[in-house]
Amino acid sequence: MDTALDGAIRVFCERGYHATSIGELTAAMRLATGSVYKAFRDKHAVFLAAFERYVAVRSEQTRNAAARGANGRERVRNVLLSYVEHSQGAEGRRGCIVVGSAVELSAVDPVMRARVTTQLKTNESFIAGLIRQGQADGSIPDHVDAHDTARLMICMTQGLRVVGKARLPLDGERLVGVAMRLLA
Amino acid sequence: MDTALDGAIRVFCERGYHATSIGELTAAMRLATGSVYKAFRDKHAVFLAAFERYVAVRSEQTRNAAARGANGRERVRNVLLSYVEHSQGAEGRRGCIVVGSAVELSAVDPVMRARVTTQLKTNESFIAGLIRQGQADGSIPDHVDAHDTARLMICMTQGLRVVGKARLPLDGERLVGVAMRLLA
DNA sequence: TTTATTTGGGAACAATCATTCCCTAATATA
DNA sequence: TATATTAGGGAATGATTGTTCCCAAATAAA
Repeated sequence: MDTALDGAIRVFCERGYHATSIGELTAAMRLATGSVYKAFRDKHAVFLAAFERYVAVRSEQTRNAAARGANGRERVRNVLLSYVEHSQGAEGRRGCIVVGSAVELSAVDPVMRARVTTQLKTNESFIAGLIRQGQADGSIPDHVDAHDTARLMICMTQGLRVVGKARLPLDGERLVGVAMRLLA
Repeated sequence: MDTALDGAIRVFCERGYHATSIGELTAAMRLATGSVYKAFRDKHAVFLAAFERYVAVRSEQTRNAAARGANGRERVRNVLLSYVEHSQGAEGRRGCIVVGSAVELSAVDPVMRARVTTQLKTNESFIAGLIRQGQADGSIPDHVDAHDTARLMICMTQGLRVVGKARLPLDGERLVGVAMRLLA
């Protein structure tokens, strides 16, 4: 099941929801049409399942990146660096299903819009928490506003996925180096 | 022609390329099917024309916002504020056709991908120029890297459109206040 | 006024879409 | 072993897609 969903994630990220036909979807999932419709109610249900698996996998990757930091400041830095890396190269060209859903579906699909906003808020809270950790351990000055800075960083990360999908080269060290000035 | 394209822009921004049927497109343009196909070769040509008009209109708005600043620093600030405003409310929910094209089409449509990258680079150069103006007039310190900071700001602005489309509230003064720390 | 030429409109078209139906093979149950 | 039950596959289906074709009205040219 997870391997089939990974195929769905791949094609949905790359082509989006509407441009992905059932034929392309079943090919990516290595299943026949009937098998997909036996496991899922319709195309939308496949997309939702792929979205949830994508979010789960990426969340764990981000949390792992954060955990490799010695203090709050380093954890924020690692999270941002991780985002730049994932926004580059083959994975960057493939794209992020959260960004894709926000752009392609949030105007017409209330279900997906709710998932997107939930995920954005979750990520924002995670970063805000890391900033507060840094303020507690002394690695981030107290005058930094955790909430506003986290929201701006979420904009940065989502924008990274847009720019990465357009295949502009991204230098992680340089970009994150600049971004860390927000925590000075 | 421009009023018809404005209708096309509205519906393409909101629903994207693939989810917009010819019926919805002609309704938004207030033209019949045959009339649209008399003026444009196909749907893709309508999209391209809408994209180019959108970019022209938005570029002028951004340049006007910049012109209202007294020095480089204020011009950057005004541009960022303008982006936040346009990412909010009804226009924010409608979305940006550049972001939409990057996310929905850049993987499968080389023509649109080229337009997107060109526009991103143009915007980046514009901001980098404003930063250099600020360094020349003394409103921005010299140690700021114009190129890297501009690229990060482009990520921010593109991300603002993603977050705004997902309908998260954006406080311009607060967000831009934080972002201006990049020029400290 | 009469005749071209353009502009706008909508029905008809083939292709593609998501979905359903039914068949086969494999596994589990009795 | 015989029988349900499940999992997987692919052809058939109806709806929707983008596109073309042809008609009517209006404007320009004669």
